[in-house]
Amino acid sequence: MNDQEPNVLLGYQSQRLQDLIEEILHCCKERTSHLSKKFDIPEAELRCLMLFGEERYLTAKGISQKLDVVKSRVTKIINGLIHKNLVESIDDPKDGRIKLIGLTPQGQRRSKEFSAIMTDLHQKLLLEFEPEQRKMVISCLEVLRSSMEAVKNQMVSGFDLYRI
Amino acid sequence: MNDQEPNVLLGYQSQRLQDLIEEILHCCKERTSHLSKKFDIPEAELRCLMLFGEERYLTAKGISQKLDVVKSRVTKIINGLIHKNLVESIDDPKDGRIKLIGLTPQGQRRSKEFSAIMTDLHQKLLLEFEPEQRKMVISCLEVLRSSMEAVKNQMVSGFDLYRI
DNA sequence: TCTTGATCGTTCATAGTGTGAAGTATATTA
DNA sequence: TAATATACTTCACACTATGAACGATCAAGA
Repeated sequence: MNDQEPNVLLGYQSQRLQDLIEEILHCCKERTSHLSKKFDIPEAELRCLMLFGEERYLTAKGISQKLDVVKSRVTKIINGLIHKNLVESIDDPKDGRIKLIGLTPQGQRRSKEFSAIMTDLHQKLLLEFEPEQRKMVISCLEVLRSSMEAVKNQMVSGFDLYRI
Repeated sequence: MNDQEPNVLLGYQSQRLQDLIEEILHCCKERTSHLSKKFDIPEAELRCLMLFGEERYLTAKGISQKLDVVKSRVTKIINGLIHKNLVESIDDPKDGRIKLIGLTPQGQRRSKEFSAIMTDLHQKLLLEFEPEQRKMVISCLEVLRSSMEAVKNQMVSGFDLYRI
């Protein structure tokens, strides 16, 4: 009895968790595509624009790693941004292979606008909670993220059990 | 003083929240593409396969709403699944316009396999927490989701403030 | 019955995301 | 100097997604 009950609960909870994650994912996706349309910039280019925090220049390779896409994809993204006059590419004076990608003044403006909106959005999100709750939500997400990492590693190593 | 301090905290917390959500998003994306590769089925088709819970048949329109994509997209997804012999389409006997999409035996097997993996994955995720924590995480996500909804509605109505 | 309009699904053009192989140009090093 | 490694580009391909135009079918009303 004390053996059956927890399993039922666990099953129920995991289903609930799955649904919740899916809903949150969907909400984030909507938000991203909404902003992309408002800004009239493709999502990937917007994401790229956000990488220049205080950095003066980034390289294609660095962008590729930060965005977690292959280099050829970065070429396309950068070309799009250059075309929109949001970034410019100059040759590295020390190494002819490397191109340094930097924000144009216009790009900096865009980038700041966008990050202001994102910050505002997440502040609004926090304000939906009581002040005491906020810390808890964040630490919850922190644990959730670590757990996801952990489970991912479990999966990647032991996934072959599920291979058909 | 008592006016400055909370704002700093809020700013810090909202940045943390933003980063966490991004990381979680990225983790979920990886998980999805990982499973799609393992199953050798495109993500959209996998998502579609999962819609048949206990339902015998779905219509293209219904799938379109559940997946939140336009109808023409559904046509493509269904064609892919038919090609893989995972679903089949029959004419509605009462209404010649409607096509009923149902899982083939193979499709049912695939669907069950996949949902078993998903359930298992989320159970593993829960097991990373202490039993007392689990309830809390879920209720946290519940509130987060509602808050996201709420903020989304705020944004959609008042977003023009940010228009350039 | 015959239009009119609505609904359902399809086709096609277009855009965006992303990969991977092959290639060019430039370092680095043996 | 020749082999190798690195940085980026080009190109072909596959997947995701939208929206307009279209044909077929249904549901009413004149």
